[in-house]
Parts: sequence; C-alpha cells; structure tokens
Amino acid sequence: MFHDQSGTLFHRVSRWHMPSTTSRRRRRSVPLSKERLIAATIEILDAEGEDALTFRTLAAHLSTGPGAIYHHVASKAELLMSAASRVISVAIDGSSGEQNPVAALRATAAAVFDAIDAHPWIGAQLTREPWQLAVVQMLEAFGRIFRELGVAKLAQFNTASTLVHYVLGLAGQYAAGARTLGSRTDREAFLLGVTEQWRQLDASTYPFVHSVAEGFEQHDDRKQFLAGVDVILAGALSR
Amino acid sequence: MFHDQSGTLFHRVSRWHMPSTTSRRRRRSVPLSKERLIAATIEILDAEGEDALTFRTLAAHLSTGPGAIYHHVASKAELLMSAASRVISVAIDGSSGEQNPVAALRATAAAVFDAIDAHPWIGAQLTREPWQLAVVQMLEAFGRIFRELGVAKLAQFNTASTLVHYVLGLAGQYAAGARTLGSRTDREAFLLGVTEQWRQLDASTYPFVHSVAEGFEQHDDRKQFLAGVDVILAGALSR
DNA sequence: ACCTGAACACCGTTCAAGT
DNA sequence: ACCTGAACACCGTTCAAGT
Repeated sequence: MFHDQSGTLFHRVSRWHMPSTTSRRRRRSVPLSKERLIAATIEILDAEGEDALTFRTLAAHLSTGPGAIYHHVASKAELLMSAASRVISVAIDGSSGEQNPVAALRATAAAVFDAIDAHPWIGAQLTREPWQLAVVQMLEAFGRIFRELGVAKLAQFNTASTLVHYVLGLAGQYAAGARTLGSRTDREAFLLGVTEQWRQLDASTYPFVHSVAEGFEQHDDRKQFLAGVDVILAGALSR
Repeated sequence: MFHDQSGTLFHRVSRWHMPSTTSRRRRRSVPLSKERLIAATIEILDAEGEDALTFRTLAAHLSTGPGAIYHHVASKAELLMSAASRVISVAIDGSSGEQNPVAALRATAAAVFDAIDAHPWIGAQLTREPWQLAVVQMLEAFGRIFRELGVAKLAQFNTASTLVHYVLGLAGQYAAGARTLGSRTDREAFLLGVTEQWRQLDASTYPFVHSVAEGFEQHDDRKQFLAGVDVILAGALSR
C-alpha cells in the first residue's frame, strides 16, 4: 500500500487542490502552467479514475474554462503522456542506489509496479502512445542494469525491451482490472470474479486454465509480477 | 505479410461486405446477427483503423441504424472483445500441430504476433478489458505447452502468464505505432522517427538509449519479438 | 499573452415508433 | 421480435471575444 514514493508525494501535495472554495480561490490567484495542469491531472486520475478526467472537469478543478488548457498543452494526449512520465521518473529515481545489479533490477521493477499500483490509469496510458517518454525511461533504467550484469552487447536491447514489454502488458491488465472495479471494492473480489468465469469455460478445451483457477483468488499480484521479472532475468543470464 | 491465416481468411470473406450497392442490397436480405456484426467489425478495423469504427459507420456498413446493433450485442466493448477473441482463436488453432513443445511454443507465439501484425487494433483492445476471452485463450495455449515442457507445477502459471503479459505489452506498443502511423506509411519511417527522438534526449541521462538508437531503424519487429519469447523460454527452463 | 465559455463536430447509448 | 433513427448526454477541440 505504501511502497510508492510518488503516491505519497502526490498525496501530500493534493491538499492544495482540494475542491474546497478556499483553496480554489487561492488557486486562481496563481497563473496556469503545464506543471499545475500535470499535478491536477494526476490528482483527478488517482482520486476519481480515468473516466473522470475530462477537459471540463480539469478546467473546473482549476476554476477556469476548458479552452485555457490549450495555452499550456497541445492536446489531452500530451497531458497524459507528461503525467505518466512524471510518475514513472519519480518511481525510478526513488529506486536507484542499489549496488548489486540483480538487486537493482528487482528494486527498479518493484518500484515501477508500485507506481502502477498507486496510479493504475498509467497502465492504459502507456499503451496509448508508442515509445512515449515514460517507456523510454524504463528502457534506459533496465538496459543500463542489463549492461552492468554483463549481458552481451547485442542481447542488451533484446532483454531490456522484453522486460519493458512485460511490464507494459502487466500494467495494462492491472489498469483494466482497476477500471472495471471502481475504486472501492477490493481486488480479491475482482479475482474471484475472474476465476468464476474461468470455471465456467469448457473443461476439455481449457484444461490448463481450469487447473490454475483454484488458488488464483488469493494470489499476490506483486509477488506474481516479481516472479515474472525473475523468469526474464534468468533467461537473460542463461546464455 | 502473409503469415497470418486469419488475415487471409477475413480478406477472402470481405468481398461479401464491400460497400458496393449490389452487395449492400444483398446484405440487407439477410437478418443481422452477432456473427455478421463481428465480421463487419473486423473488416472495418482492418481496412480503416480503430477510429473509423463507430456504431454509426458499422450500422451504415450494414445498411441499418445504430440502434439495431444493440439487439445482438450489449455494448461496443462486448463487440470488440468478441472480435479480438475471434482473431486470436483462428491464429492459435492454425498454429497447433507441432509435436516438439519448444517448436510449438515458438509457432504459437509467432502466430499470435502475425495476427497482431495483420490486425493491429487488437493490441489496444486486449488492454481494454482485463482477462477477456482472447487473453485466456493465450494463457491456455502457452500454459499447456509449458506443462508439456516439464515446468514445475507451481511455475507453470508464472511462466505462462509472464509470456502472456509480454505478448500483451508488445501488442500494445505495436498497435500504438500502427495507430499514429496511419495505415499507409511504412513502419521504417515510424522507427526512424522514434530513434530521432531518442537521439534528441540528453546523452548523459540516457546513455543506454543512445547506445541502442543506431541500427534500431532497420530492426525486424518479428525477430525481436521471437527473441523475447526465447528469453522467457530460457528463463522458464533454467530452474 | 492569457483566459473565457459558447459553439462545433463528433461519440455510445436509449427509446418511442414502426414492421 | 426485430429494426429504425431521432434524441440524450456527453466528449475533445476551436475560436471570437474579452482582460
């Protein structure tokens, strides 16, 4: 719950942006800026989910009209890319410092997972634009570690991008789960619904899925994610 | 280009649905059905891209009104899930038959890649709803092979879902690339633009990205994808 | 230069009215 | 039962008008 630096950071900042009349009045005295827009975007996405972020709600949050936003960002896509990149850089920067490269890789991956857990809308966003800055930041962080690990020159990009794609795929599924969940119900109920659907599939055409259905409800997403990281790490070191 | 069974299949079917007046008149004599809606959906997505599929264009394509669609599917989300699942099952079914499990895994993964290549809109769709049927179908296909490979019982789900997430992540990036591309320009121009952006990043904060930027333009997406599959396969077998 | 908010050109979905 | 298409409640974005 609290293993995300960026989550707590933005949580602290968010008191400034509470929709109380006092703070809203204080807010209007400061001019709009891209920074302010990104902060408000992250706040709304975290608190109310992806569907809640429209240029109308964002503008209302900042006590202005939707048109004002276009003086600081070119489009909603640019705003979302900037918000995602912000969250990912905070996560990656906060996880650096490990000396052992294997530990560093796990720490970085875990930090990214925790950022996605705290801001599940990122999962959908990273898929919306290809090779956006947030994705390149991950490639850089992972690639540098694989190089330190002594992975051969040509394999460095292969292994790093494999890990990046794995993270993106998991982030996407995670975000989709959070979206269909609404922010209230807990994740176990969602997983229970998933296994319920799995059990209703024909057992002879889906034997594997049936065999893993039991026990899936109480599986630990974070542990599961890190297990996948270790599979890729083992594969990278096996040549 | 032609390594996708589903692609050619739907291409052949698509003559029925050409927007010529004759076929459109012939079409109206047949009642609407979910099957027909799915076929038309895939057709429009393949030919015109994700943005072109609206319930208005789909209805016009079938010479009816948008409301008629709701007699056969509950929502646009359901229609897209069904379309994705259709494409994935055709791809997976067409790739079965390999006896050697390692060859089978590579063949299945390649078939899924080719399906994504032929229908890039799938990449975005698979991220839209969590654990939708198309994703479960991949989990089943991969999981069964990992079991055959002798992966330990507890690791079977780990390794299979790692591979599924990797495929989903790559599919998402691929689809995003295809979307920003428009369907006409070739992929090399897109990759050139990506590396151009990479080169403009600060070289001291992005040393790894800079080091892999050269040569990235002419990299082979399919080969790259299969290299990642082999990394995960090696990791799965390394314990 | 920056902001405002009505207006434009769309969406997915609903629903009264038809056959 | 199935279809039709106008209407509803929204979007992101634009732009004339203000300060």
